[in-house]
Parts: sequence; C-alpha cells; structure tokens
Amino acid sequence: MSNEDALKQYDVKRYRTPDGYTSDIAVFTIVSEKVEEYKPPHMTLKLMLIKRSVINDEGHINIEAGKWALPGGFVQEDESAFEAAKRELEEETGVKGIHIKHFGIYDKPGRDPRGWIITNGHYAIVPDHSLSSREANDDADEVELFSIEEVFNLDLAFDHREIIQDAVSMITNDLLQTTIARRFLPKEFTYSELQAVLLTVTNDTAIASEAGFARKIKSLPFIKQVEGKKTQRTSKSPAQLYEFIDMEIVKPIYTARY
Amino acid sequence: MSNEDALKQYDVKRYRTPDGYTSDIAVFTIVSEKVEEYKPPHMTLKLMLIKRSVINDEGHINIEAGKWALPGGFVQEDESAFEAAKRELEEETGVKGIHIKHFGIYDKPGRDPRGWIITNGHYAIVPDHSLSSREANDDADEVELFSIEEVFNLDLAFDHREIIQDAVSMITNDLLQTTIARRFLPKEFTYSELQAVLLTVTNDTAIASEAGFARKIKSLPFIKQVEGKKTQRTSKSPAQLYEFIDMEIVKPIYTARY
DNA sequence: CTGTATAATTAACAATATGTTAATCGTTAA
DNA sequence: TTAACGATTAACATATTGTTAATTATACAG
Repeated sequence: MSNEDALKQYDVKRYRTPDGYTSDIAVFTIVSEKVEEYKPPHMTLKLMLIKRSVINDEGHINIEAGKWALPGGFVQEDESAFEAAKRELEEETGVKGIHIKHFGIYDKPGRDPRGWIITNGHYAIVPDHSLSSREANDDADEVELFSIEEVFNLDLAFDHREIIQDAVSMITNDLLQTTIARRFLPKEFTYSELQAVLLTVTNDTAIASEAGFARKIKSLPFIKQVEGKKTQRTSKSPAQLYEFIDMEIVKPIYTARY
Repeated sequence: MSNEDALKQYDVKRYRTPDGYTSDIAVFTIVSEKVEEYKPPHMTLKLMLIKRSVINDEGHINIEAGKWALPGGFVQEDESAFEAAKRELEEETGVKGIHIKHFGIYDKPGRDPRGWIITNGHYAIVPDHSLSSREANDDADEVELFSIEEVFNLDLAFDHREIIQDAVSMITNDLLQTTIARRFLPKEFTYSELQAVLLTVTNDTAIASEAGFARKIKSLPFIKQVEGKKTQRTSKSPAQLYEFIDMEIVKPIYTARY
C-alpha cells in the first residue's frame, strides 16, 4: 500500500529501453574582427565543430569518421544530460562557468546507426579567447570554428545538421529576446559592442542605427550605465560603459511596433 | 574503413543505459466563463491532471498512488518522445491534430524511484470542448481541470511540480511572444476574444485597454481582417472577425517600449 | 601647437504611435 | 421608442522614432 511496496512490485524492465543517452553541445563564440585601435568592433558568430577521427579511443574504426560533428558524449548514470554537457564542455575547452542551455531532444528512430540512442541538444556561449586553449582529444583530431554559412556546407555527422539548425535559430532568438548577449560581452561594455553582438544575428534597422541605438540603450530597463566609467576601446573619444541588470524581460509581440 | 565496418565493431552496451524513456504532457485549455449572450468572454487558463489510481493495470499497487500527475507514458522504440506524447494525448482525449510542443527533458538522477527514467515535458493546447469527451483509463481514475493557482496546492507525483512550473512559464511566454494564441481560438475571432486569451497570462495595460487593443490589432502584421465578416458572439453590435497569418515573428527586446 | 579624422553623443524636428477619455454606431430587449 | 452595452472611431496631448546634422573628446600627423 505504501510507495515502498509499490516499488517492490515494479518491474523496471517491462519496457524496451534506449541503448544510449548522450549530450551534444553547439559551442558558439563571437570573434571580433578588430583591425585597428580605436575602432568599433565588427563581430561574427562562429560555431565550434570537431572532425571525427578515423580511429576511436579503443583503437577501432570510428563511426561517421572524417565528418564534422558537435562535441558531446554519453551521459553517466549519476548526472543529468545538462551536467554531462557541462562536464564535456569543460573537458573540451578547459574553461569553467560557461553559459549553457538545453534546447532540444533528438530521438527519431534510426537517427544513430548504432542503436536507439537519444541525444540532447545544448548550446553554449564561450568567450572568444577561451577557445584558443583547447586541445584535440582522442575522439577529435581537429577542432575548428566556422561561420554559420560555412557550417551548412560541411559534411556533418549523424543528424547534426538538424541539431545545428535548431541551435542557430535558438541562439538567434535568445540573443534578441533575452539578455544572453551579455554572455558574449565583458561585464562592462559600450553601446557599439552590444550593437555589434546583436548585428551578428539581425539587421533590424533600429538596432543598426548608431544614433538611434545610442539613444535607446539609455532607456532600456535591463541595462544601466556604469556611472562615470568610460573606455577608449572602441574610439578615441571615451565611450560610456554599460552593464546588464539581472531581470527577466518578456515583451509581447502584440504591443511591439511594426 | 567504411561506416558499416565501424558499426560491426561498435558495442552498444559499453555504457550504462537508462531504465526508461517516457513522455509527459501538460494539457492546457482555456475555459470561457461566458455567463450571458452578447458578452465579451472572460477566460481562464486550466491544466488537465489525472489522479493516479491505487491499483495499476497489472493489478499491482501503483507508485505515487493518489497523487495528481501529468498524463504520459513510455516511449516505444519505433517512435520519438514527441510522437509518443501525441499518441498518448490522442488516446487520452480522443482528439486528433492537437497542437503540442516539447519544452524540456527531466532526467535528474533519482527523479523516479523506479530507476533511471527520463521523461520529456510537452505542453498541449486543446480546445475547451474536446476535453469533455475523455474517459478515465486504467491508470487514471480521475481527470480534472485546475486553474494555475489551484495546481500548485495539489499533491503532485514525481517531479511533476517542476515540470508543470516549466510548462506554465513556457506557455505564458509563447502566448505573448508567438502566435500560439490562435490554438485557443476559432480560426476567425474578434479582438475581444484574442484579448481575453492574452489576459489569462498577462495584465499588460496595453493589451488590457479596449480602445488601445482594438486600434492596435489592425496594424499587427501577423493578423488580418476577414473582409466583410462579422459576428455577434460577443456583443449585440456586430464585431469584426480577424484571423492569424502564418508567419514567424521575432521582436527584439532592444527595440520595444518600456 | 594646430588641424584633421573619427566614434560617441546630443540636438533638432518631422512623422508616428500610444494613453486616455469621450463620442458614435449597431443591435437587442424592455 | 429607448436604455444598455460592446465595438469602433475620434480627438488630442504625450512620448517615441527615424533621420540628418551638430557637437565633443581624443589621438595623431605635420
């Protein structure tokens, strides 16, 4: 009658169970293409992929060898897919405290020739510089950053094309509709730096206009000026620094301007 | 060297695998509390839950018996979690073509006392009337609709409190930031019907003002008037009918008004 | 030291959109 | 015939944009 009694009678093997449970991570970074001093930045959104090695870590021929793939791996029994993604990402990049988000599950029958293997899609945002320190591990003999256009011309492993498509559209939305842009920026940033991040995924004219965006940023409730603090990172003339305020923003499409 | 050779050598059992893979569905409906004829509607968002029976379909004492839970069940090997959710929802409600969306994975170690069982969170939107025709099945001896406030006062099974919390915040966001409000409405609807749907999850003054919202709806790019078509559902004076246009809307928080 | 170039910021102003309150309209029902 | 009432429009003061043109603050070349 108690939960314990019920548990004793429960046969966990009544149902066919999956052959594997994995996490994949779409690691995004924004590379700043700064050419000179005192210039506002121009940025490009890039995705990190690994090239699957011919021989795997057990000396066997690797499946989907030679194709480009998202980094990832099996979820252990004592962790969630999210934790596994975090662990793998730290192993891969050597960086801790990275922003990561689960965005989908990929479980179509037949998606992986090895069996009923379910994978979790995550995206991660890592600062530009922290990717340079990563090492290729056993499973990966090559790591590279690709722009979004480049990515879709590659030969991609498994159903990673679909996963990447979802990741890109998810991060694009989130960049515009949440404050995750902060993850691509230093804690304190100028209006032109924020603008450059946003322009990697939109060409909204209201965001692209300098005068307009510079005026608007001052009235956004989720951004505040860092009083009396300026930088010359982006121009000779000192530019005001701003920072994000921790808050949730949900703006209805029904009250926006079109 | 080929993928086939690699596959032969691959041991699918190298890793510990999950004990179960399930789908749960948060079934939302909006009940219209219409009292009289010729009245604009007042609506409430409700969630359908089932009460877990004491004895399960094998005659054993059921786990988490007596608690309220999301409908759901095991994913079969030949389907995705999404398809399983759709199948179970149709079994439960007898209605086809229901709008359903995957919003999360719940896989924390220990979340289910029966073992390493992973569940997928979905939300579904069903029209008010289609819920009245559902039957209690073996696993559920009671089915009931709860308002959002009521739900969180119930004794909920497993980690369904967390799943429901996510479902509610997801559908709230989606109602405001996408056009899914259409799923709660007839194909053609009046401004006050749309307004009533939105007011179930927001009290945004711009949406709540009749004059303002009536003026605004005419300039929304994703809604169009049904030319020359009116209804007296909501008032004695005939009201213009509108319908949604199929399109994706993404409005940056950076260009909204605050 | 002076002039030039350049990004940041502010100014100016016309054009739009919003918040608000008050008409008007169309129709039912007393 | 008229009161009631939701839908719709009008009116108008305010607020926000889009746009283009100053103005500012520096670095750097000469």
